[in-house]
Amino acid sequence: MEGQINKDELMVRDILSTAKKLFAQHGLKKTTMEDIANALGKGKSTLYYYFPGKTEIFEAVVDEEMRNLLRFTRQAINLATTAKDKLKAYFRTRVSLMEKLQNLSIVVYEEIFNHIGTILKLKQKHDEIQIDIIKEIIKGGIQSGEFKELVEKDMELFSCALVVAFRGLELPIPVSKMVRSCDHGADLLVDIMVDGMAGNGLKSGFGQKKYMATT
Amino acid sequence: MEGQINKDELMVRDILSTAKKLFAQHGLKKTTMEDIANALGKGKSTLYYYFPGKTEIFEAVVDEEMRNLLRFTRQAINLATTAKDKLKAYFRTRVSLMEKLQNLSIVVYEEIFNHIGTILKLKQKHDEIQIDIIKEIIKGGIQSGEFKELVEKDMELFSCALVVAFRGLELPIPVSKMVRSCDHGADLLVDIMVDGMAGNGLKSGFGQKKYMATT
DNA sequence: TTTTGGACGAAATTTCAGAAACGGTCGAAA
DNA sequence: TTTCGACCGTTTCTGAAATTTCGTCCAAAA
Repeated sequence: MEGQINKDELMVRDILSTAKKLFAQHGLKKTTMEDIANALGKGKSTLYYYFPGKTEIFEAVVDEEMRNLLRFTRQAINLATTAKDKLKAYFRTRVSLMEKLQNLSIVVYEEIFNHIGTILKLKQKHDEIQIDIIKEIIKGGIQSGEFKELVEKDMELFSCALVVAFRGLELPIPVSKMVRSCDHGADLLVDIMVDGMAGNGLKSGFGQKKYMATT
Repeated sequence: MEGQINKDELMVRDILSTAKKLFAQHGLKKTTMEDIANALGKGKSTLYYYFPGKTEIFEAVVDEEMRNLLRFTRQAINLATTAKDKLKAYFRTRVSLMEKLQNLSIVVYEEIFNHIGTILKLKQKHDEIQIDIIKEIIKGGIQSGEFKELVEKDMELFSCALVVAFRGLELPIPVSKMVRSCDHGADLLVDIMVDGMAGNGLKSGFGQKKYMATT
């Protein structure tokens, strides 16, 4: 029984990894089910025994990839101790992941931006996870007294904004090179986020006041 | 002489405004030069007397639109006094502009995301202007003692990051609704940016230290 | 029974020639 | 100087035939 389950999982992994290789090489459209089957040395219908269709294979590949990224991100976060460093770790890993994304074969890269709608839908679930991760970091910072208190609603809003802002980096544009090219950029942003831009001359408003949602 | 120049400019304005209307209605591709000429009650080749081609007309329309947006933004900024309020004004106007962008005819909206590369190239120049605007605000804040000092390079980096981040908002995705729907979101972000997240318990690092570029 | 391969049908994709539409030019006319 | 219709080369559309590709099915192997 267990042997079968293992064999099952092994086959699924095999399919996913070779599919991933082919997708990365030729893109989604130009990779046929037969290509995948041939690369595996198996028949085409074998694929359909393990997956309902091509779409599901692709989604599984993307999902796996995103889960990997999240795993890396969590690892990096756990290595940091203070909430500030956790934020830095988060941004650093995301930035370096963007870099890897830029190095994809041009075929795939262009495919992504043609079907940007589809991809974004796939990302949605993971975006929510990311929001939760950031919220956790902030909550931890607040509990330890490292951060000021924040209303739950504002924490949500702030985390959401950060995730959405990161989408700007994923677009192919010259200016953004500057930001994504160096870790220093990510660190600087976190420094500013945490310590603020306000000088010690005249405090620009309510220094001590907690942020409140104005319904 | 002046009458002729005026007539020239008048014609150019006429072309631009009717072209803008048609582009907004049917999109760039489905609006032909003949459509524009007919809407003007003129012959097609008349357009070529005033513009080198269709591309240039489109670019002129977009350029005008963006300059308008920048004018609004500058106006809002000038009404604010402190650097913090200027930042808030900047973000608020940008957010409300995004809302208007969402209300475009679906034809045009989809066209934008199909030719996202082209559009972004057109935006590039204006992005640089935006970066400069933000940099100016920050500089002003530093000079008045409202903000901490920042190395020129870091100011550039930070402004650039903000502009790029805003691109994330322009993508069509559910999560972002939250952020772009309310002014409170924009204000919250600026509050955090300026005053920081650090609580008064344990300062999370170098509180007084100026930010330095590491290289 | 579980797993595989190859034959098969349906649906989508590509191909390609001819037709239509479009951007852009030019010389004449107002 | 400004406008216009006729015209040219290219691109885009159309529709039908050919090919590819997804997904199913059943017989055979393990």
